[in-house]
Amino acid sequence: MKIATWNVNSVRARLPNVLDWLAAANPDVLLLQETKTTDTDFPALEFESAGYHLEIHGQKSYNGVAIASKHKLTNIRRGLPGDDSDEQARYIEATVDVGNGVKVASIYLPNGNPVPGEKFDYKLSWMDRLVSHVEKSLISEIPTAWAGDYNILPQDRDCYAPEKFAGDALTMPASRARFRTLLNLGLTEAWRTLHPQAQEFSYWDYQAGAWPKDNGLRIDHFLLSPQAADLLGSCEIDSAPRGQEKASDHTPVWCQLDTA
DNA sequence: ATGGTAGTCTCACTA
Repeated sequence: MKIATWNVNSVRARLPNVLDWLAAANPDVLLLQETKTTDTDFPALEFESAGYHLEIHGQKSYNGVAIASKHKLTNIRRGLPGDDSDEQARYIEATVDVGNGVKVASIYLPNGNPVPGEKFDYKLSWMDRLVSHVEKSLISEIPTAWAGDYNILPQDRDCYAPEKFAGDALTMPASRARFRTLLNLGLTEAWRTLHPQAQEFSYWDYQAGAWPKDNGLRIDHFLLSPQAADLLGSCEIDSAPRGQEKASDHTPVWCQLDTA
């Protein structure tokens, strides 16, 4: 099965781009972030007409995550456990009815800037909650992919100009340490594992001609449970959508899991 | 060094 993740920066503004890419790339599952709309205003019919089941967790104006899948979705969880007062829509997970079941989660991890400040504190506590939830989830041994916009540059080589991001929430030692904690629990970062020498990006700022200059960042990641990593066939970044009209500032990342 | 862009029921905020 082919699973993709894409921060679309408004699903309504991006609908033609997203539908074009679904038709061309034909993923079994698309994990969306920054849908930026309430569930009521989500263009659900358009996804369903394209052959996708849909589970969404939205809010007005900001954030918002969703899962589109050609296969049935069950066991939906909306929101990351650990803080009932957290109203930001940044996490949704579901079991995909394929093979013996594959779990997927769409993640929109807080940006965390400026540092220091409340937003950075929120990022770190959100990551702590993610670590706890992943720890508990791994007990099930169901192949699971936690994918999305992590707002983390795992290493300097994932950034076109790391010196410009010193002190940024995307590179802070506390942010990177928590990301490594996820890896130390046994998760595999799919793209880097399959491309140990490469430099490619998944995000280019709208400003200052970042895209034509290839001033990019790699902040969209697939983290796979051990049982999902066993199935990993390929993982690629498709930069083509970033070059199209009315593009999102992020481009899709996808991986192939060789399920039965 | 600065400011540049895009989206959202804004005239400010997030990224």
